[in-house]
Amino acid sequence: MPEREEELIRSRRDKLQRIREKGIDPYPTRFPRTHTTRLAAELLLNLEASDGEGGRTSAVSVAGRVITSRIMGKAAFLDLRDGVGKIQLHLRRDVLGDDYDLVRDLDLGDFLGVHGPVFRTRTGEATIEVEQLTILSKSMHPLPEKWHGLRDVEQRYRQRYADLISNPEVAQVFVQRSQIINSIRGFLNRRGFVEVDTPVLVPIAAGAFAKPFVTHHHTLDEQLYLRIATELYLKRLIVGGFDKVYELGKVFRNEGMDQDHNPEFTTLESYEAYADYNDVMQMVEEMVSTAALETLGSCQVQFGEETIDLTPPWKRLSLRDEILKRGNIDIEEYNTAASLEARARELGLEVRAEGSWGRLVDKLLSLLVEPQLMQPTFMVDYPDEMSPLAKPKAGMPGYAERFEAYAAGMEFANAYTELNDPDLQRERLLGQEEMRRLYQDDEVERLDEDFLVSLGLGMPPTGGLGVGIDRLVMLLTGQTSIRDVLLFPQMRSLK
RNA sequence: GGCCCGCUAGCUCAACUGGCAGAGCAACGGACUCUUAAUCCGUAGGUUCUCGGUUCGACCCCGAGGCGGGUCACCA
Repeated sequence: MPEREEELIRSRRDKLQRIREKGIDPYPTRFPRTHTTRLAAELLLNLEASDGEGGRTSAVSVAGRVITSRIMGKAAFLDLRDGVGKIQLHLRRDVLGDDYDLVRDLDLGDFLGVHGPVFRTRTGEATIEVEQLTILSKSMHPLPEKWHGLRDVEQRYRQRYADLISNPEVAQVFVQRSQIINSIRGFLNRRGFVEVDTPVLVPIAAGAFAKPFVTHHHTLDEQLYLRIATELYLKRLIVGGFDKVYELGKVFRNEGMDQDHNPEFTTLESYEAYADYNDVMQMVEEMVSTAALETLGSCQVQFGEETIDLTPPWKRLSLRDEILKRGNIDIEEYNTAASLEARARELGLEVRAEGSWGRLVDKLLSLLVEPQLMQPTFMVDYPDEMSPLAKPKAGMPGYAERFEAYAAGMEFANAYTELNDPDLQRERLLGQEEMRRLYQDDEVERLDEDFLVSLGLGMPPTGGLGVGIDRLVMLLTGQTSIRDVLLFPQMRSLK
């Protein structure tokens, strides 16, 4: 540690020592609060409403962290912050007597419990006249600076606790995140969905195209993976007789990181028996607009320059039409990997040479269409080659009953009518295995034999949904980076 | 992974063309009983991300590396 920082800490240690020498425990076990900072200020407002200005409330007990101090000899003003707000403290020698000496052993960052009446200062600020002062926790490390706060992006992510202390508005996003998730739970629960937990440690990482994290169980001496999706377990539950299930939880994908990818992220997956993807579409627009209304009070959300209107119904666009319209490529005309790739290159698009046709279509979608989709939009009817778990669309050979939801140029949901024909499902998954061999693509769907066994018992027609919760939170809170909706985004370890 | 940008005191930031590394806040000592970016006087504090090079002299130029951000690639 640099010498200078040691000095700052030494000064705090000296104070700690002095406090202990006075027989005071700088880390006591509890402090009974009667009021939060906010309630204490409201108490004064209520008093003033009934008795007029200039009064003092009965004594309150409030606790929090000292965030600023203005010491003037025999009196001092401190600002105390708790989880809901802050309130000013007034400390006077003629009120506190010798206890006032403690002021010189206080630092910014310490936790205090105070007891005393609330009054209003000449400048109009609700203030506690401290009659009793209790140190609740001594802070040993200096806080970031009070005007600018902690700005360094790296340190804000690595030391989120310091970020939250220094930039209290950051907490607001995470409060909203909690409210959004609560709203979604409430929405699904009201509709009769049952929330379940399925394994995170799995013998086969299936249900999505992604590289898994690999781990090992010692007692079983087996290689296990962290799940990349919850899909196949939830469908097993539909087979088992649950009509409506959902899971909110973390999944893990061993891939790149950027503004909208973190290696671990939260998904919602839901499955509803006897529903199809049209029903799911309706549910998604209702669920998302309800979450916006319940947490923001409006279906209009600000995202950068754009105002995004989440009021249903959302636009529905066909994947083939959009790629044709925006990219001048008809995926039906170029129906092989080679011809599609040639066509894309002809139009000056950078596409990977060794991709399957389905992967190329996906590439074109994210290149040509996705960035344009600011307003909430359902992209419908995906080629079944890129949707091995989805049911073929009736009357539209080669296509699956699948949609993805987009907004703010970002995909945030994916859904389909689930494939429940066990023979066709096996065929599809074998096709994926073939694809893996052909393209050395280790991100294709894996064959989960037990899942096929469950389908063999019979699965009702089912509408399934996956939502990227972090991206949905980004959308609703106007954050452009996933790191700003994750309290502890993944960071490289410091050596 | 490619390219661009950043990394200087605990925090926020300066430092000319390569010429003594500075300020504010925080800290420390002192004054101060209605301040709120409190004020006033004084003090201390640096591995300029790391390593190497060029140079009389490097925060600055060159090379390698680290971490972060952006972008492209990758990626449901």
